[in-house]
Amino acid sequence: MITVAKELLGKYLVRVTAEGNIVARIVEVEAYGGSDDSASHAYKGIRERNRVMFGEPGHAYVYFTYGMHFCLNVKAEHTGIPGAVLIRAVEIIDGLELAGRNRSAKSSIELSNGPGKLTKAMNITKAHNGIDLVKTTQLYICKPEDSERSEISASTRIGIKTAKEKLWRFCISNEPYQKNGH
DNA sequence: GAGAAGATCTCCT
DNA sequence: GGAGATCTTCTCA
Repeated sequence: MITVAKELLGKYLVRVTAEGNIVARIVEVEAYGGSDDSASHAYKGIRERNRVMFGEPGHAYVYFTYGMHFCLNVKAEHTGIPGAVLIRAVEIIDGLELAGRNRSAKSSIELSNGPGKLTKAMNITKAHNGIDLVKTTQLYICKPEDSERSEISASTRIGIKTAKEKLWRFCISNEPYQKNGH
């Protein structure tokens, strides 16, 4: 799963809507495990909400939190094994104007440098929970053509109170997107 | 059935 | 820098 999280960095997340396409490069992710990770939704076992985390790899796990925010995860373990990668920040490559219409932000960076921000900018909702990010044409992940390996830095995860010792947050170095970055 | 907490964001001071 | 917003889900009685 850690490997998958690192591989997701630099990949393109493509959102296809009736109004146009939004292409974004993934620049920051966090890995969440299962029963061995007390910060994970899957820690206490399978629930109606988190059942995607136990499902097939490559599927989207979208959950609603704080009464107003959606967070986008990618299932990253084999079927039956809990484990997902939270997409924390993306860099909008294409469709900036469209994303800006969904969210008011001062800059392209502020448009998508947080889990709740990027889902709003890309119009990702609970309706996308459980979709296949490989086969679905509405929302999918693809490799960039120039897939040169970027410098990846690891750090502790943000916004959680337990399992802080795990360095499971990964971001591309030299990216200005890191909110609390070092 | 009721209460509390939460992988966050934005506004106000 | 700090606190409020807002609603889904889980836990406990």
